[in-house]
Amino acid sequence: MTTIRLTNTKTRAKEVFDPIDPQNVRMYVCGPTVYDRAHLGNARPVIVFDVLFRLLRQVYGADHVTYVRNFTDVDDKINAEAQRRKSLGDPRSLEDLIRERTEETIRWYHDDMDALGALRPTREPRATEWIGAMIAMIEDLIAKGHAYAKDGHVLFRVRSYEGYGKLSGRSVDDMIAGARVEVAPFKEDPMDFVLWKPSTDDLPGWDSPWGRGRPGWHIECSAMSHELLGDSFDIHGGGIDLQFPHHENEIAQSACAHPEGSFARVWMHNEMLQVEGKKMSKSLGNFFTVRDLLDKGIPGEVIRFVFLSTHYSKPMDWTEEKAKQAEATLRKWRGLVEDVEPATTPAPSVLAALADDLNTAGGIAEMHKLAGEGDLAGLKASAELLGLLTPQLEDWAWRAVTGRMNAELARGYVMRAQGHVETVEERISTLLQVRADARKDKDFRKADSIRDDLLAVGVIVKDTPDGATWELMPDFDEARLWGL
RNA sequence: GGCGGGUUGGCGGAGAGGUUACGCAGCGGAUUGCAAAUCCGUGAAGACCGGUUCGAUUCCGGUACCCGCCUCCA
Repeated sequence: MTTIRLTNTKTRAKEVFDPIDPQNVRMYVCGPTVYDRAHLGNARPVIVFDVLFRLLRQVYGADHVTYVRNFTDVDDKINAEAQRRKSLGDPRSLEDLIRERTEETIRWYHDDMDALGALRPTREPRATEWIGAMIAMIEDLIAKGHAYAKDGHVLFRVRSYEGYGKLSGRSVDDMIAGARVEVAPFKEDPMDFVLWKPSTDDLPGWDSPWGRGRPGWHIECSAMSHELLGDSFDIHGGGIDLQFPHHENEIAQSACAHPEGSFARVWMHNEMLQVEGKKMSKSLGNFFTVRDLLDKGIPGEVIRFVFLSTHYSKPMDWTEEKAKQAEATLRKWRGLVEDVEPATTPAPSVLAALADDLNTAGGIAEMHKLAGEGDLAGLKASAELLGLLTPQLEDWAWRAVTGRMNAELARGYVMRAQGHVETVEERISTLLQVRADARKDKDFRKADSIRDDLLAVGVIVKDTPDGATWELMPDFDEARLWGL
């Protein structure tokens, strides 16, 4: 069996991955807060852990991996958006508006991540479906002396957990010295964080032993991971920005509530995304969503390829140039493996790269070698392990790969003009026949002019010993083709 | 202030204490009416200063610069 090595943030070392139960390898990844479209940075953990999910399925079997990724649908920003709509005169109840907002956002999220070729996780729990589990966990923490209720709030007693700060390498005293912690009258200690907070009448809330309120963010993940994966599971993933405080707090809650378990054994964090060398932020004006890129015509597979070109543990810069290069490579590969039956297993070199702490960039390099060696079956099977060259993502390729494939798809494009029906394929063939005749007569000016005209509408013509072939470019303009 | 990441050839980007990364671009050649594509070949690196070593881009220490987290912005 392939040996997987993963860098464990908890130990800051690359370790051999040894699952608790190879029949059921369990992974939890922090999912999105569903208040708006996912921005490009949100896509990084999705893609990184999708590759890990695929790798684990490859090694342990598709039915032996459980991947849980939550939706945080209790959040002030969601409430704010719903209240905004309410204030604009929407007659529906706040609860309805909130539900509409989260449903809509989850739909968007699925659409966008599907477009990036990410597999759906095994389970996608929503925080609002597990409020009971959260309340039970909070009660348990209070009973064990790790939490206390005060003025409708429940706080976690950070000083009661000696391991606090271990994951992120911080000491509680240093953090206090940093003086960025919120001091509130209901806190015993400034470091204590909220497990439950009261809701006012104009906010969503659930009845609890501490009054009507809502859970804190951190308890959501602790409760849902415990319900779905148990006291101990294998991998917990997320962005490095979540390491503190979110993951630190999760560990504190789970370790104190379930001391008999080990919670997550391996912690993995992906580094951040940057745009042209800067953090993506609304204030810098370089903020954009996955959907923005897709709408610009950048295929999801291209975005995915760019992400996989950089190791997950390093900051990744999104640039237009990278997208261009990725698209060229994918177009070439898609042309190569068209009609090729994938090998039954990925190439050992690619599998080895991924098994070595998810070295996706190394895997891509190995795939270039496979392409160079002509091992197309191996290339296709290996690409699928990375979620590339899959049928799910081929929608953009119809106008990008070989002329032959384009031709098949172009048959679907029919034009009615002057009382007859003509397809794109027929139209181009007609023009190329005229050009072929011109070349035969050595009228190269005319031949080149036809080629230039076709190029101008997005059709690339290539001469081969067997005659001319053509392919459609992404900027193919059907309407203008009929004008030629 | 505390914690963490980065710095590799023109660009992107990996691994390995000593042996070609890889891709794109470039250059030379084959092919072509010309292109495109393809094929063959090829130059080019390791921020800076020390240390360990027979030998370091790879290990250790320091410096500089860039970036992020510490603010429920992944």
